[in-house]
Amino acid sequence: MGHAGAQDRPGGPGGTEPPDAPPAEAAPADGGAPAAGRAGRRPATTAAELARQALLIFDERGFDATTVDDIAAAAGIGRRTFFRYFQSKNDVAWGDFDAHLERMRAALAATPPQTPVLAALHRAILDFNTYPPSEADWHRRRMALILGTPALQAHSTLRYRRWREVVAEFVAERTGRAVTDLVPQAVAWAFLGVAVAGYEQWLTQPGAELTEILDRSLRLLVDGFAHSL
Amino acid sequence: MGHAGAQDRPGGPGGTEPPDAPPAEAAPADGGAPAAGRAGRRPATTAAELARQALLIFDERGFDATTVDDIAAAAGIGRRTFFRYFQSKNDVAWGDFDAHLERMRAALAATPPQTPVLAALHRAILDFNTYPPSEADWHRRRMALILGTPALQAHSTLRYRRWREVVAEFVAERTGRAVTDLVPQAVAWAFLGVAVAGYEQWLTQPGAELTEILDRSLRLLVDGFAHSL
DNA sequence: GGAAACAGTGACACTGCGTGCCACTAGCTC
DNA sequence: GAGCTAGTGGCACGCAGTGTCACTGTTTCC
Repeated sequence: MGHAGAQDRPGGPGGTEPPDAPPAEAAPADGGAPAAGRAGRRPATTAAELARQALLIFDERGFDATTVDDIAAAAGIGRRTFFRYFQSKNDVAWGDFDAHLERMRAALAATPPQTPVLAALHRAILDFNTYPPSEADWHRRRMALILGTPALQAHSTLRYRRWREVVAEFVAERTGRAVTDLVPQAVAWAFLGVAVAGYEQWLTQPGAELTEILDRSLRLLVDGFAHSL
Repeated sequence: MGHAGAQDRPGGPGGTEPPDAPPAEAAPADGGAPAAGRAGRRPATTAAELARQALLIFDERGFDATTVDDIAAAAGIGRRTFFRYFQSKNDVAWGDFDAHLERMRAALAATPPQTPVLAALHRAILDFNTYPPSEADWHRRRMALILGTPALQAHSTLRYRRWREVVAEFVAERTGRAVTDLVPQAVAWAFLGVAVAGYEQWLTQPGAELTEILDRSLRLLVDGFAHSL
């Protein structure tokens, strides 16, 4: 659940910057973006920029009423090229979720072994969904789109799979079970469930703080539902 | 999760109306023209029969490699007619899930008020997924298809929504909360999660009993995960 | 400087899902 | 029979996603 929109850029620094700043000569050795140096034609845009454009149109016109042609045209690329940046129209709403997910995996792996498993997950999921204020509004709009569009709701199941894998692998590793065992899988499914429930709750409350609601939702699971009923 | 394949027959009124006695032919097997009774042309087939045919082809050729034309042709109807029985190719895999779901709602509503909420859910979900041996094999194949096909996995999220509603409504009613509150929603999501985890586990174990694995999975949640870690 | 290698682009054609439209068919009642 | 009614299916359309292939811009090597 949740992720920043940041992605690596080919021609310049990453983040939320305009598409192509340096047309002639790419900035030498900027950060880690390996723009110049490689052979071949430079990409016309970036996945992050494409996702940004698409989200704007989705907001304006609705997901279903927006065609891939619309997005491609707005980004100044061909329709065929769009599908080289994203596997499907659905995927564009998520941006680069996997990269963000890697950070959660790393955070979990770095948890001290004596930390209880459930507490570690609780902590990691909250961190995973903590965003700087500058991205908060962006993130909210993205999640409102995803959780409010049936086609995206359905598709999100596939994106959540890797999220569950990360959780299940952690539980398996810490409790000496196989990843495919019932317990790690059930824990992963249950955490995903309460996280989504928290997100949905958050979206119904305009001014609310995501992490706060998420914290409440996760605690229901960690403490046991019986404790709250 | 889970449901029988039974559906209303064409000769009789649909949905919750009183069933009609099929005089001539009632066998869901192929061939026979269905029973009469009302004005207008008789349906060419039934949703249940169509689903049965489709599942056979999916088993043989795979979901993605099967086109709607294939299914329609096998059932002896036109492609356009197929979409009057099912909204999408995805839906055909589920058959009439909603009718089965109504029984779970009724079972929950009939639970004695003094029964603890979690115990009532535990019981109802197990009952909901208990099938007579004659349907067991059929059910397993259906669920293997659904949980093993990405397109259906994604789509199932939309079918699970009503399932979650039933659970959330029960929790809300019994605990004096609104259905939209965090607690009923989180409980519904969490139960769905562990139920799916149980199903997935069941499918990896050829000879296993569904209710038994489901029972273990649900208990993880009811007793609290901390209890098992 | 020029050729070759290379990465990325976009036009075109094709399959398949889902939908609106509409004429047609088959049952019933009067 | 006529008229009503419910269901059928052909046709055309829009749109997602994919394979193919010629083209374009960039670096590297001679």
